[in-house]
Amino acid sequence: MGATKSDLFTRQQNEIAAMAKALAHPARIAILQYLVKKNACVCGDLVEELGLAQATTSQHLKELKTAGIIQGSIEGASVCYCINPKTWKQYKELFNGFFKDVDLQNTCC
Amino acid sequence: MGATKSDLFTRQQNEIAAMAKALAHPARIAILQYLVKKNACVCGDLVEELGLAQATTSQHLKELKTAGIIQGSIEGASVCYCINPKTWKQYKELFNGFFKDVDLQNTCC
DNA sequence: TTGTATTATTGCAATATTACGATTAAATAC
DNA sequence: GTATTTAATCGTAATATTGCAATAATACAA
Repeated sequence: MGATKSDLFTRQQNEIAAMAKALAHPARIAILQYLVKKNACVCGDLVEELGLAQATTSQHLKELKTAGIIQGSIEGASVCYCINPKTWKQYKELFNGFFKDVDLQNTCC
Repeated sequence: MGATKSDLFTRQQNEIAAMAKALAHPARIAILQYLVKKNACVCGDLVEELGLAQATTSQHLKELKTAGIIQGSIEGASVCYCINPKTWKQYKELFNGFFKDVDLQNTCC
């Protein structure tokens, strides 16, 4: 055991969980907020920005890239990152859809 | 190492990550969707609903309770669960705040 | 009291995540 | 050419998560 039993759940449930997982670390939230704040391609300075080791930062960037929420392009010796607007919109809509339509009156417990 | 270095990040970043973490498993998404669908207190039948062992289900429920997004009340021999409307609203607002205000034009990469 | 039903907790194994030093690879500078 | 810069990857250790069987705890019924 130890591995998530994703076959028990719907594709949508696995999808939402996967998106949430991509956001489930403060370093990755910090990266995304920084990219959003700069609203442009950011080359290099992410390691200093975070305070984590270069290898660790690279790992978090990879996870965000795998999730599709950021994209990177090689710019000479360095790499430039920015938000992937399409995936960002998808995330936004999926979470919006998940959280809306709850009757907040059901305080039965 | 292996533990998240939460002291490197802001309280808000840790908070968003913690919320995302609570949602980062399909079983927990399934539980929340079920509670939302029923829009009422649900007593008992969550174990059958999920297909996971009783111990595992109980563990996921505990995580959601710790995160504050559901609440449970003892109803005789069983326990009734429902969405915590206040926390649900907080989640909704925090994620909305996180995802809004991005200029989707920055396709520079 | 004894038995039954329901949920929580404990203990453990398998797997995943986080973090970092060391190394590698590729572009640029000299 | 060699040195430097930048980022990815490898290897490894520490920690966390997932899952379940077994057990405990609680409420209720007979």
